Amino acid sequence: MSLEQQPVKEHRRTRQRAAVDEVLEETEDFISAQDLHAILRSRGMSVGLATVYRTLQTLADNGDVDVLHTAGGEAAYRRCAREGHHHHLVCRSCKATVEVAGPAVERWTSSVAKEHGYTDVAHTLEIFGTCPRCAQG
Amino acid sequence: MSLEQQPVKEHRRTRQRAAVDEVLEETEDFISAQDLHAILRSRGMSVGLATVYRTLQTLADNGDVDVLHTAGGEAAYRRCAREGHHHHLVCRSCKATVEVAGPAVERWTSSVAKEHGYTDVAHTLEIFGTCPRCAQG
DNA sequence: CCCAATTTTGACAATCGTTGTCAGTTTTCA
DNA sequence: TGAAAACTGACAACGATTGTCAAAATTGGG
Ligand SMILES: [Zn+2]
Ligand SMILES: [Zn+2]
Ligand SMILES: [Zn+2]
Ligand SMILES: [Zn+2]
Repeated sequence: MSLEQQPVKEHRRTRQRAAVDEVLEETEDFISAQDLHAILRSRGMSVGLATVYRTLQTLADNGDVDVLHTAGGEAAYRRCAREGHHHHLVCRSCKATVEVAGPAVERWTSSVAKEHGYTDVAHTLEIFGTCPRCAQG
Repeated sequence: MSLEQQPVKEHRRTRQRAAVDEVLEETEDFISAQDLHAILRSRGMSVGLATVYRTLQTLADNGDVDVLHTAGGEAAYRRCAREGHHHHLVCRSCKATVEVAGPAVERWTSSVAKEHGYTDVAHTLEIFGTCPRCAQG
C-alpha cells in the first residue's frame, strides 16, 4: 500500500494566485481558465495565461476547486461551498449551478464496482438541464 | 412501441464506413478515433483520419455507439450490447467495460433536477476503476 | 448500363485548449 | 541579507479535433 500524502503544492503567496483566488471567490458559476484569464486582463491585472492554467490545475489537484468538463471539451472550475464529495446540477445555457449530494448514488457506484471486482473506484456524475430562469424568465 | 424519429444521416454504404463498423463490431472496449484509425492502417485498409472522425461522430449522433470522454480528454467509442440508456464501469488501464443500468440513479437525477426547477435534463455518469485482471494479473 | 445529382472522401491546413520550456523574477527563511 | 527554491510569462509545441474543397464514389432514374 502506498500512503499518499496530500500534495501541498501551493507553497508561496503570489499576487497572481491571489488574483485567481479572488475571481474564483466572487464567481458563482463554473468558469474556464481562458475566461478567468480574460476577466483578469479586463481588470488590468496582468497574469500570464499559463499561470492561470497552472494555478487552477493545482487548486483542483488539492481539491480546493471542483472541475467540470463541458460538452465543448473545456475544463471549468468552481470554488464550491459544500466541502465533501458532491455533484452538480448545471444549467446548459447560463451555467447556474446547484451543488447536490447523493449518498445513494455513491453507494450504488461502489457496490456495482465491487460486484464486478473493480477496485480503486471513482466516478464522474454531472446533471445538465435548463434552469428556471433560462427556461422562461 | 414509441416512434422516435432518428436523424438518419448515414445514407450511403461505403467501404470506409463498413471498415469502421467492422472494427467497432469486433472491439469489446472503448476505442478512440485515432486508435481505430491506426488499426485500419495496420490492416492495410486505407481510410482517412477525418473520415474515421466523421463516421464515429455520426454513429454517436444516431445513438449507434456510446461515447466516453477519457481523463485525457479524448473521446472513445463503443458499440454496446445493451440497447436502452445505461452507464459504464471502465477499467482505467485496459478499458475493460461493463455495461450497467441504474434505474435508481435515473430517478434520482430527474427528481433532483425537478426539485430545483431544471428542465430538459440529461446527465453523464461513468464509473472508473481497476479491473480484476489489471489489479493483479 | 449510363449519367447526373448528391454525398462522401482524404490530404492538408487550421483551430483550440492545454502543456512544456527556460531565463528572469519573486518568495521564503535561515 | 543572501541564497536556494519556487514561481512567472512569453512563446513554442502539442494532440485531438474540425474545416476546406477538389476529386471520387454512390445512388436512383432513364
Ligand atoms: Zn462542487
Ligand atoms: Zn440558466
Ligand atoms: Zn454503453
Ligand atoms: Zn483492466
